[in-house]
Amino acid sequence: MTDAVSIPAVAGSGPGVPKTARGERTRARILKAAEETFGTLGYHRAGIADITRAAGVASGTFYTYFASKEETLRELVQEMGRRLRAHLEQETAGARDRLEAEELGLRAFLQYLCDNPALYRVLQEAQFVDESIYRHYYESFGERYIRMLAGATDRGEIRPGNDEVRVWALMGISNFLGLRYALWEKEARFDEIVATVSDLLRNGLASGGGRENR
Amino acid sequence: MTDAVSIPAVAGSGPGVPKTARGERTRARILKAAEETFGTLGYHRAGIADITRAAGVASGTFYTYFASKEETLRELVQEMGRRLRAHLEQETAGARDRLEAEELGLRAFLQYLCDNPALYRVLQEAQFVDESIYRHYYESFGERYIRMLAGATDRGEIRPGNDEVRVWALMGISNFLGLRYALWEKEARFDEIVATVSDLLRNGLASGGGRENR
DNA sequence: ATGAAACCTGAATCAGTATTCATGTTACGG
DNA sequence: CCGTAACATGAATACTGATTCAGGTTTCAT
Repeated sequence: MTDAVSIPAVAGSGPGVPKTARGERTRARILKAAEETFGTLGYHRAGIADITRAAGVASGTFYTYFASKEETLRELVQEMGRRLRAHLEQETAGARDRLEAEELGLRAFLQYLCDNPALYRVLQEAQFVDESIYRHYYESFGERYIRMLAGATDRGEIRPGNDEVRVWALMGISNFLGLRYALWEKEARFDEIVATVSDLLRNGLASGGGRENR
Repeated sequence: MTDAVSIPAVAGSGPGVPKTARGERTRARILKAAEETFGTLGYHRAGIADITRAAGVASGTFYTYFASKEETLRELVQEMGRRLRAHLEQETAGARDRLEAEELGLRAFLQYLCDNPALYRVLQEAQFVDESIYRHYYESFGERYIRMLAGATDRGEIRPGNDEVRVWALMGISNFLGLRYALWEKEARFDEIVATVSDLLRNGLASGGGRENR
């Protein structure tokens, strides 16, 4: 298991990082093909052969860059997560307050899912292949999110409250609305959806719309 | 494929319904074992052998009652869905208005997930085995839910709005909070969670807490 | 009681597929 | 220009696991 050669241990291990421009390109092609293949066929139905065919390489080449099918999924989740976060940060950068950031963020997320449907499937399936990847994804996403809500509270934009619970509720909202309206029935009419959620976040559902709780 | 015997066609088809008390019991044992096995190992890691072992029958017996592994998952999702719905209806029956029903429903759901963790996994994995089961589950769940919100609107308990979007948002909230607090970190302190969501639904997040929207 | 239907058994089948490896091919530092 | 490390190939391997089936056992209506 532990080869005598190379670097300390622990790190990247297994099949090495490419050391040539060609290798770099091939590895990237395979990863992209894996994203598409997992995204359309699903992790279990997708075979290594499907991936390598889509990448235009022989099946053995896969193992020059990836230790296993599962390892590939792991890397994919991390990379796709980074891309999504970067996109959302960019799209919400111009918000004037937290509530507006929520609006921009939801709209951006829905659009992103429309354009990258593989994200949903790869992430959700990862949950049952290796739960730790999935947990890590949402927990790290959640931590940043919580800090943003805390900041907004400090600035008086939202009422104090249990931000962890709020964040998981908000992530749940995005997730389900994404599935329903970005993947299942692609409505371009995201405005209506965003407006409805925005109203919920600003005023709640109650007919009073304000202070009447205990 | 089509045997010459028995009933018209179309219906239950394949492996028959048990015709004896013994058969009834065996079938039920297998279904229960499948629930447990899928719940702990997951659909793909769970083998027919694991299920039949847990049920205490020979592997061949499985096919006396179920056409395939996939068919079993289908049936399981439907049955588990029925059970959950029945439980929630019962637990929310005493609510005095919609907002209170949401509170009772969320608490009941969290507790139910704690007690029946297999529900989450079986349902979510079904999504990638046969999406139609999963869609049907949420769409039928959603339809009833929408009607309840519509009724609440008529009674003046909540403001008018896009109830379909609201319902999917609410289902997303329950789902994510269930995963986080009922499956991952079992906190018995559901009160805090329910209170936070209740506050969100009653007042929103905004510091004003009321009418300031466009 | 009795025999046909229902039920149960578990070894054998059969197909799919992740991974390996011996063998070419290509790139590039010297 | 070479020679070697990198890279690429794809048939062969090795294994898993769903499904079948030929034959025993139990149930129950008559």
